[in-house]
Amino acid sequence: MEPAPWPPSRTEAFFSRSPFDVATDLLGSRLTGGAVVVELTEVEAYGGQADPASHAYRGPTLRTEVMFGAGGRVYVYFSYGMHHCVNLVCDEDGRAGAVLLRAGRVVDGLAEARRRRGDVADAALGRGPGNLAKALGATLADTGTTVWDGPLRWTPAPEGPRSTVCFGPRVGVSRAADVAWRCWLADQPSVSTYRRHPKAPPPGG
DNA sequence: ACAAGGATTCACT
DNA sequence: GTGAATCCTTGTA
Repeated sequence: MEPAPWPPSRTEAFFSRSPFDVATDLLGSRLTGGAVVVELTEVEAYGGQADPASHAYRGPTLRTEVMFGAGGRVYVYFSYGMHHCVNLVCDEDGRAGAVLLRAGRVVDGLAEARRRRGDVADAALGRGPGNLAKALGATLADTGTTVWDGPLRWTPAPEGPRSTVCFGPRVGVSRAADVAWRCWLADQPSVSTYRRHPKAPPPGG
């Protein structure tokens, strides 16, 4: 049974908490982009000016301004000259924070997702942040829109038991690589395989 | 292990 | 204003 969307005020309250808390609670919830609906299976929390791996680390800029606003907004950035990555802004207005959406399982709109992504296995359609953004059809223009009236709509997780939540280091970051702010659902084939940043210092040292 | 690839940001002038 | 390093990645080797 598809859960009804929450009203904007409740949705904004959900996202106006710490990125770590929001990240954990996002697992199993859903994001809709056009005809494509994905269940989020892997996310990473990013802090503000105290998190060296966050885009907001050096304070607000033209690009990262949205991260300092109220929760429930979309932040899309363009990475490595070819990929888009979708974040959902967290924490209270004035404090930077976001959750990077790293992977999701396509639960509806399979044909549309494949049209965007090409002919790949179902589990690979939304595996990895760049691929997930592509499957959702997210673009830079989505930045600043809300998840209750924008092109990307969020709905809470369905009732009932959820897979075990696992925690581990974030992917692809060269600084603060060993903070366990990545979380994912166990036994989900859509979860990306871990790749440490090439320039990240060795673990534990 | 590495290249493709474009925007952002910083260190300079 | 200009040049260079960096980057929340992916697919192929």
